[in-house]
Amino acid sequence: MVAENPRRAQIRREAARLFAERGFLGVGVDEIGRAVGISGPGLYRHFAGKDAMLADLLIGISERLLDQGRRRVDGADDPRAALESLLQGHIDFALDESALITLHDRELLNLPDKERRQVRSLQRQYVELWVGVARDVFPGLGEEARPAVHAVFGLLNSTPHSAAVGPSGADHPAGRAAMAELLHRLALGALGAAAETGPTA
Amino acid sequence: MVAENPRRAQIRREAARLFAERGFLGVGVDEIGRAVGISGPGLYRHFAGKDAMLADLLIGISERLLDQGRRRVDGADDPRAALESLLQGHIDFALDESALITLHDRELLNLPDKERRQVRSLQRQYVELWVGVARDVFPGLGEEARPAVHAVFGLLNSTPHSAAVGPSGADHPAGRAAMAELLHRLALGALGAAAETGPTA
DNA sequence: TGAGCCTGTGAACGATCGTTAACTTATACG
DNA sequence: CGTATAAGTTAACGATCGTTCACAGGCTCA
Repeated sequence: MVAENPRRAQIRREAARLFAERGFLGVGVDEIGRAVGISGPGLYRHFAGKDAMLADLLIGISERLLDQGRRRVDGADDPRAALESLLQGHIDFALDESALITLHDRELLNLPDKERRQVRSLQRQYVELWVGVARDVFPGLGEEARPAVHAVFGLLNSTPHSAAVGPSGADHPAGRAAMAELLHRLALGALGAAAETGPTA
Repeated sequence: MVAENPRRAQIRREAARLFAERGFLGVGVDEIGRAVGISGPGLYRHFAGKDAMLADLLIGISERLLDQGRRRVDGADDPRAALESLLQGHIDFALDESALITLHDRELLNLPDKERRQVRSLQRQYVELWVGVARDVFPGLGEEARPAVHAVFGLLNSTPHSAAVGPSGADHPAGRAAMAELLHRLALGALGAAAETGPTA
């Protein structure tokens, strides 16, 4: 870690915003350049190409989610606390970095094979982390734990769609804190209901 | 209704599949043509352009969802039955037409202004239909009914992501029926939890 | 001072893409 | 029979896009 190039960070931020707004293929390199104050080809001094920018963003977010999730589970006193912590972490992420969350499951198909496999692997590990914790908290979940966790992700990640995404990300209809609390309750309610009367298969 | 052109229906089907697989901007007209056995420019005998194909798909699905939803609510004996029916209808849609569900909230930004406004209007009416019913069933839901409904849509529409989408759509991990049942329970559990102890604001 | 790197520029390239044009074939019909 | 229409074809167009190239200014440092 050697004091990350600030220009690279700026490009990342603007590219994420533009990709989320109009899609990876809908944004040209000249436009990304203009957003950071340089011209299109100048970006190639900082990234190997447009694909590399998307790969950097998607791998970065996948690693951050997984690392944060592992740290939270390891630091929790019991399964219930682990689930609560996972939830809070993911909700914070969805509310504060909605552009990245959007890209995370919308632009995977635009990645080159190698990087796509890497992101998928990280995503899979993150899901398994949740599945393990969910099974501990809700023993009633059997074979359905994995699809239930996937559905909960869909629920949590839906926030970018439910409000126009402002620059600060703080303009959710009911306020950020209220939205976080609501998502928390929705997710727990869903998992709890999946565990009740579900087949033990 | 004058016996819809079968070639148009074929183009719609293949275009929906390709757009869902690789994105609207990631698919060329030549490829769509090849999928239906003609060549690229031949498509222009059936659609005004590529944009028109996407518009046809998105407007079509939005209208079908809204029409079906209204019919189901009108035909229900009580609010609870209306919610159950809305749920079943949307789940059937998500499971049987996962390609369209994917496009529905992924490719809106690629529509021309006029058509995008039309789809947004239909979507808004569909959401309001759900919000009304959800408020009747769960009086505890106040201001949070709308974001909660949005989140439930995210949950239900997540199914395309949780399994590789087979041609028949019937290859969900736990079987179609089990998946439908699980989604039903998850959605009801989420809404119920949102209504409990939630601010009445 | 001057050599070398870092970061930027504008011009140009090759490829791809949506669309149009000109033309052909087959079918339906008065 | 003759003709209008529907549904294809290939060729070509203009535009856009990602990327490369050749070059220039400025900073560091021996």
